Amino acid sequence: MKVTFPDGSSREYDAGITLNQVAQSIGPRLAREALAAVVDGSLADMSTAVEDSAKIRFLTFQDEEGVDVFRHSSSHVMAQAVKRLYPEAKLAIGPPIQDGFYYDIDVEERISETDLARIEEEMARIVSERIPFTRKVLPRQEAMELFEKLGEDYKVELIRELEDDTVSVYWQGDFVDMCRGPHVPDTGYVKSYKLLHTAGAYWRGDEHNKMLQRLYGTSWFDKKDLKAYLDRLEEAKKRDHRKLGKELDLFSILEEAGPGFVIYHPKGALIRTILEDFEKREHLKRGYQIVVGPQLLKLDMWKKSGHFENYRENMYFTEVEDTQYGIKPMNCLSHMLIYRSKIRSYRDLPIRYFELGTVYRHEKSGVLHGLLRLRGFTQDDAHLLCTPEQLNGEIRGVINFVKDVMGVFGFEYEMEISTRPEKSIGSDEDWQRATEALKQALYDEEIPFSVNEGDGAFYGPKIDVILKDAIGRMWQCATVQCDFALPERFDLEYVGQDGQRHRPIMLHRVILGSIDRFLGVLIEHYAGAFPAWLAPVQVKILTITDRSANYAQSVAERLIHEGFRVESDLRNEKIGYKIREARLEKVPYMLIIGEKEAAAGAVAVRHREDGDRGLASLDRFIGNVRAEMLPPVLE
RNA sequence: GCCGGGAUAGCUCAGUCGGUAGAGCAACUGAUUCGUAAUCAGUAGGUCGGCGGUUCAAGUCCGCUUCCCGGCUCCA
Repeated sequence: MKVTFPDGSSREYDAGITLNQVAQSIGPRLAREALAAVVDGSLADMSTAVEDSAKIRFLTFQDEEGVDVFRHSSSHVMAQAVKRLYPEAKLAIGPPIQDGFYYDIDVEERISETDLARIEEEMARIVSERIPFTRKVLPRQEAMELFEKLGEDYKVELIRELEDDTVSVYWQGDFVDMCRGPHVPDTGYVKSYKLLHTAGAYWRGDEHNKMLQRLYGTSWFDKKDLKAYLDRLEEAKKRDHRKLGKELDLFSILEEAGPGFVIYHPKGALIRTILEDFEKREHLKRGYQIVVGPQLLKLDMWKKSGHFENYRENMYFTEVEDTQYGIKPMNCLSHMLIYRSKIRSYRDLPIRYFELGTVYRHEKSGVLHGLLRLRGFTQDDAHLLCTPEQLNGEIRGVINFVKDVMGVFGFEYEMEISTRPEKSIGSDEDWQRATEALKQALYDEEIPFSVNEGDGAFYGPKIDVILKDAIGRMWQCATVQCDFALPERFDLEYVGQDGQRHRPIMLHRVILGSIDRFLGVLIEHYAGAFPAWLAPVQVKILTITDRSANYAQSVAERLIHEGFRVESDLRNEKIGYKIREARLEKVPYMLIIGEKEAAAGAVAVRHREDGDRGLASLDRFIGNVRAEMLPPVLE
């Protein structure tokens, strides 16, 4: 029989040869590194015998599927260790995930993070035993009986729901798990792993179900890669915006003031203001009009919009003089009221209202997380009202706006479309049209996207933009939501060319999303070292001795006059100490001033990254850095 | 909201068996006038998250509670 490989080459083998033997015939390195294979499009274990001519692709840790197989096998090794230590533990599911794997386990005893070391030791034993993973295909009924006998209730439940007549199970010595596979040849492959933490997780992700104990781990083919990954985690920890926010004195979130509410200190408030000014300018340039709505609106308004019915549990309410009010969790209401304040013609459209709107949402206590998840935050929100003919162009305009702004910060991004959720308003037909409009805009812009079924807002489907930061982490910020329902509820109209009244379509959209969250993401993206235009202090003047203080002050005055943000350190401290402090504050430029500089009317320039840049006249320094000190202006 | 862990000086953290709290950095005072990542000495600083209980005695043990951290669910 003939086996064809991905490069198009082929070889002849006797029928019945195993994939492992095929790999060996090609080379010892492949035989060592192959984890599983794809045979005519389906995944298979290396021990699988090949009976007919086939196309074969071997999977190593270099392939995405290979990594998944490897991590999946790792989770089985962990599960086996857990069963040795906790024989009554019932296993739920144990899939591979980004950078690792987990297993959900139902066991009476609490497994703490210190127990993870014991489980790791047991895993080491299992790895050194090099136990083969053996696949068996059982009739459904037989598999059900097997797991019933073992008391594996969750597996039984899973099997019961399977459509197939047969179920594959994998044995590792005396440990058995129901599993589609494939797996690596034996447990000896899983040499480089670490268990990271424990967590609670609902069975099947449903908060009405029992909470299981989830054990998270990571595993890599190579020890080096494990080390690199653990270093990456350390790096992420160093960039944590909550830690940097405190160190750089940007903001605080205090128990006494209320959870989920940020208090911006001068430097944090300054960065926010710079971002907001940048946004206002860019919006005005793109034909948006800045508007401002009130923080509270009468409850009736929220009933009319559907927020009271669909979003109540996230809202704050208050009562004044026997009238009930809702504190705004979104900005759309005022914007619709402005639209409705006079008769609109098709000639007026599109209308784009922009508001840096501060909203309050009652988020569940367990979800709050620094600036990334707050109960009060400010959105760079806009509502675009347009005709059906304009819809495509408006969506594309927003997408391009997002593209331009993300370029400024150096983010790559992916896009995702979310469709109608269960709790929602509007007709199916409108949802269909809205979803199509979003898709069409992405096709037209040639932007690939994934689809997230049932994840839209209650009033319409949306495009979410997922950013990728400097160390590869993903964040959700921008979103565009297409809405036919609210214009209907608020009876928004325009007079068309035909003299008839028509319903406009509304787009809800944010670019940065929440300014607060975006700032948190930026802190982590830049590791606190903001580009000069965003840095709260752009230049720090450091004197060698107090004999240069007068000259240093004149330099500071000049720079402030030029519009730079400047601080001076005139203390009687050694220069090394002052540099160290300025570096910890991540100030982009340090100007070192001694008698030499004073005599020459110059400054010694030091950059936070490259260090000493040598002497320059003050004028030359100003000329060189002016451009990077100013906010970018987009085309 | 749920599961697990935690809260000690401004910050980072130690505190043994229950016996009335400690370090480094920061702050303050003094000395030092110094050339590219930490000068030296001294002083001050605490309702041990909050409330209650056990005890002769609680930072330490128990209960409740608030907030934080890691997840789950949810989300800008």
